[in-house]
Amino acid sequence: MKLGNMSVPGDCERISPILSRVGDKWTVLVILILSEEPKRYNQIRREVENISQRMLTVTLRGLERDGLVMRRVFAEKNPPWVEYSLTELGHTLVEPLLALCKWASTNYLLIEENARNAEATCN
Amino acid sequence: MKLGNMSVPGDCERISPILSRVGDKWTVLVILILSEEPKRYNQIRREVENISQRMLTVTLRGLERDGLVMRRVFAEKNPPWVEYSLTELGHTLVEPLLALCKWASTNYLLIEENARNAEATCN
DNA sequence: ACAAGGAGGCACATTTTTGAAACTAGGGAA
DNA sequence: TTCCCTAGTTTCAAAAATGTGCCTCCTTGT
Repeated sequence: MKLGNMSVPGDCERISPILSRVGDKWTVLVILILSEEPKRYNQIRREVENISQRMLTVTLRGLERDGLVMRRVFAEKNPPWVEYSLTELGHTLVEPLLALCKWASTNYLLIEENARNAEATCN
Repeated sequence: MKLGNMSVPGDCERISPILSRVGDKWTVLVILILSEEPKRYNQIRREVENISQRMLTVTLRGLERDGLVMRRVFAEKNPPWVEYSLTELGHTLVEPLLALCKWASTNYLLIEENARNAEATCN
């Protein structure tokens, strides 16, 4: 099977784990929030409501590990703080992610309605 | 916070669950495979290598529930079969998904390398 | 008679993800 | 002195996702 210049399976077997990584519950939100400007730990935490410290840390570590996010410690400041920002690679991901967000934003009402109707039809 | 004409959190709190739905291990693959043309159950199963019957069924039911995929039974045929196809809504998702796939396809080598280097630096 | 293909269903087990709560450690303020 | 802020870590528990194996039902082919 071919999609554009990709084949499924083949390329998509490698792509799939990356999409899972990127498409998890928090990663997208963190990337989009960092797409504006560098931010500090607790600042991100406040903007991504309901994220636990643990999940924020895990998410950021994963993004750092993959080279999508940079972590910088300002030890000389007072209080010393940590700043997270997108790398160049991270920035290239923003556009396709925004496209998906826009789709979701446009269609979530429709999807919720479809799901409700499907429930109702189940009897 | 604002991104284009969206706000985070706010819109993105609704968007997040949708991205999670779409971003699971199999959904993207199934959607892309159906983006070409309608296909039958076992046909999809062969193209998405390693998917279990159970997960294919679960994935398809979820997509059907959300109105992204249509299920049609051809009972009069011999053997009777079931055909799955993207709905109109489903088709609108293909473009943003392909954009993401393209990004992943372009960058997965870099990401894997970053991850390996991060491992190595951990000592 | 028996296998094979088509389209699943069901129950259970395992794996992965996520959450909640407590704890650390250093400095500043009341 | 005790509380708060910074930025986390650690442990345990709960929930969700995924896989495995076995069963069904129908029909056609050998």
